[in-house]
This record gives sequence, structure tokens and C-alpha cells, in this order.
Amino acid sequence: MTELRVRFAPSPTGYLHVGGARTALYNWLYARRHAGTVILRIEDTDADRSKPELTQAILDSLEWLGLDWDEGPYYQSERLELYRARASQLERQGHAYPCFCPPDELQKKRQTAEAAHRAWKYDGTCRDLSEPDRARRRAQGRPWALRFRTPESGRTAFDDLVFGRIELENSEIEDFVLLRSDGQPTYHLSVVADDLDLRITHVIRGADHLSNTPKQILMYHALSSSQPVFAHLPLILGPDKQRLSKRHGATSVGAYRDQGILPEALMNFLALLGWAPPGGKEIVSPEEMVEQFDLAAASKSNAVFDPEKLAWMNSEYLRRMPLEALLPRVRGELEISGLWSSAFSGSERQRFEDSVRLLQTRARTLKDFSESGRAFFTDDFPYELEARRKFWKESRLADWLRDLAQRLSNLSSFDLEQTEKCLRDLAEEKGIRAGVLINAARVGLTGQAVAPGLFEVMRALGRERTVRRLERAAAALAPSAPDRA
RNA sequence: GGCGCUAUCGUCUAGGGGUUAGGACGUCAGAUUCUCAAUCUGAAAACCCGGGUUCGAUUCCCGGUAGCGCUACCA
Repeated sequence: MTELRVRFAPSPTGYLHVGGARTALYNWLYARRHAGTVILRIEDTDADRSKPELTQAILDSLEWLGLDWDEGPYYQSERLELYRARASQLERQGHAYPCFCPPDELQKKRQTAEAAHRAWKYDGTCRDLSEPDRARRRAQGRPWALRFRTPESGRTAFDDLVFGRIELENSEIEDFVLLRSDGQPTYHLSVVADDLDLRITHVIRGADHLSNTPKQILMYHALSSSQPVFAHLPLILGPDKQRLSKRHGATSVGAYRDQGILPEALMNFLALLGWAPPGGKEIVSPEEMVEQFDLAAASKSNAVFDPEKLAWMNSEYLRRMPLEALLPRVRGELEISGLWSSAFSGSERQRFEDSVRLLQTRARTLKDFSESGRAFFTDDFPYELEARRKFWKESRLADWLRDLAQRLSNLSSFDLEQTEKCLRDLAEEKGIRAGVLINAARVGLTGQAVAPGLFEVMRALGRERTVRRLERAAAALAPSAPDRA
């Protein structure tokens, strides 16, 4: 039994987008499932659109997702001799021929045909040129491209691992270009040459290549070589059912990273876009995926990318994550947003951990720690307008909060029970509902109407900071305070 | 236009000749009360249409429709 070899072949003409990431993931899962080899190949034969820095960005995204590879990256731009060798082999054997048709002329013919609603296929002008004719044209220095000589009859079929049997009349396939007039290989040539050279056994790629596959199979035949097994993956669409693109907002893996999405959550989400494990579980670890992954069970229809579900899944991962694992991630987020203080790993370590634990259950993304959780990591936070409007209506609140601060500072122990009793006693004495005080205090401590339970917030902040913030809030609440709502 | 592929709740999907068509996200309502999230309970929500095969099609076949893809000297 020959070794199973798959490849992921991104083109560095953009960042790694979620569709590409899912293709990479499915390749990876399939290979890991069957003890195969993952090969990474960079398809950079389009010199105009390919950018080296994008290659690095793609590599970074793959690594971030936790998708590793065993061989490569191979760069197609460094393998041109291979493609030319294959090209001349095909030409020598009569499976390819030089075409001298000027591109603009072909363009014109194509447009004419289109205008007349006629199907257009390369008309074969140069297909049967005699050798002397060819020699003459070459002598004239006319530029030429190399075209594949497609059989004019018969049909090409293959069994796709996800789509099943696909059949196409050869007459539908035109004599496509293998080598451009500048000597650069086209995609069809380079993929086949590379997949052959790298001994790829399974080609797993986007369904946008489904229609190209017969062309490539014809090339395998012409090179009298066996063809790999093909598996095409349905496309990922935006909410409007159009192919996912910049229009839809974030499409790149990096954009989700920047939004505070965890790589394990994105991986899980992408895996379930087009495949479901036998048990129907939603949260699936990479180990479980590898164990259960099956291309034959993959969906055949396109899938809409739903950011809402991703967000939910991310919150699940956040919530289930052990604190020790979460801490460094939050630290990273705080560093990015300028909220990190070295004290959090020193004197204030306990407070830092308490805060993270408190925020953990309600966080949807890592961004929530630095945004809605801001007040836990810095004294520099605003009192939100909405919060003041909602909970700072009562005029005597300033006095009450001052009283509360006073009493809290005299508490024998600053724990959950005592602080709560302290506040409720005060509320009772003043003849108000505890909620009034609780909500007002929450705004004072966090600046927000929405935050974790008040007494837990107090504990996470510590007595000193709690008292100080309550007094500050009282001052902000006083009629004389300039920034009163 | 030609060719190819696809079609189960709004979305991701399970299922499959006889099912109350299952789950998840989202939505709505209720419980909880300290705001929100979480949690719990409940609800609304789907087999694209038409033929055929069959005792019986959502499931199998054909046609239609729709969507997507390919139709480059892009990948």
C-alpha cells in the first residue's frame, strides 16, 4: 500500500481566507486520519499578483490554527524547469502544440461568439499546423503559447470522493494553454506536474476546481501516469449566498484572530462547515476530528458562513478553557490593547486571575477582556452614558455610595458575604431596594450597566480600589460635579 | 449562452421508502434577580416544484426551477 500524500496549495495573492483554511484543515484531517503526509506548496506562478509577504502571512495563519505540514513549503516559482520539462514531454509526444494566435485576436473571436450567444472554445487554428509552418512562424519570431491537444471524442470521468462520479464529454474541453508565451506555466500544467512530482495521492481542494479536473485527468493520461484520487469541497458563501468576499466583512483567518477568536474555536467551526461527526456533537476536539473525519460524509452543497455561530462556539471554548490556559491569552490581549501591567504577574497576580475568572463565563471573544472588561485592569475607564441614565437617576445616590464606601472600609473581612450584607443593611436602613444600590455601585465600579455580579466585582477589585471608586462615583454624581449626566 | 454541480427550519446539519423529520446557532416567551451573560423550561421554524416507480415518496428516477462553479496566455 502506497503512502497517502495530500497537499495544501495556497496562492499568495491574498491572505489565508476561511475557505482556504477549511481546505487546509480537511487535507490535514484526512492525512492525519490515514497516517499520511501533508505537503505545503505555494502556488506563486502568477508573478504579478503574488507577494512574498503574503506567503509569510499564510504560513503564520496556518501555524496559528495549529495546522502543521510534513514537507515543504515548495515554491512553484522555483520549480519552473520541472514544468518546462513536462511541457516539452507533452509536445514531443504530440499531446501539445505551439499556438501562434495573438491573444487580442482570440479575445476578439471570443467576444464575437459571446455577442452571438454562441459557445466559445479555442477554434484550433494552430492545432494542425504543419511542421514547416511552425518552423516558419518561429523563424519570424512570432510569440507562441503551448496548448494541450484535447482528444476530440470520448469522455472523461472520475470518481470524486465527495461528489461521486463526474463525467464530461471531451468535446466540451478546449485546447487549453499549458505554457504562456513568456514561458511561464499555467495553473493546469504546474498542478499536474507538481502533483506528479510530489507523488500526491489525494487532491483535496475547493469545488471551484471541479470543472477543471477533467482537463487535468487528460494530462495524466497523456503523460501515461495514474491519476490521484480527487475530493472537491463545496464553497463557503457569505450571508447573501454569494461567494465569500471582502464585501462580507472579515474573511481572512487573521481578521478573526484580531477579533479575539481562538484558533481552536475557528478550527472547530470550520470543520463543521460541511461535515458533521457521527454523534452530531458540536464541540469537537482535534483528536476527535482526526478519529472520525470522513470525506465521504462531507456535504455536497455550499455552506453559508455564520459569524454568530462562530461567536457562540468561541464563547464555549473560552468558558471551557482551564484558567492556566486562558491567562496567557488574556495577557496577550491586554498587551495588544495597552492594558497589561507587569504587576499582573507579580503583586497583583491574584487580582488578575480573579478578574479573568470572573470575566471568563461572559466573554464571547478575547476582545471582551480589554473592552467590556476594561475596568478590571485599569482605573482609567469612562462612566457610560447609558449606564448613568439607567442607574444614576436618584439624587441621594451620592450620599448613599459615600456611606457604602465608608462602611465597606470598616468591614472586618472584605468577603462575598460581608460585603453583600453590608450593602443590603444599608439599603434597608435607607428604605430602598438593594437593587438600586447594587446597580448604582456597579456603574461606579465598572462604568457599565452590564457587568458581573457586584460582590464578585468588589472581590476582584479588592477593598481599597472598591472604596476609592465608590467615592469617585459619589463625586461624579454630586450635583456640582461637572461631568454629571 | 454552453457545460458541470447542488437543493431538509433564517443558518450549519442528522436522517432516510412507512419517523411526532432529530440536533446546534439564531429568534421569541417564561423561570431566576443584582444589570448582563450563563443556566433551566417552553415555543415558532424545513424536506424547492411537477411527473414517474411504489401499497406508500421528503428519501429512488426523470423533467423544471433556483443557486453556485467553470467557460483566461488567473489560480
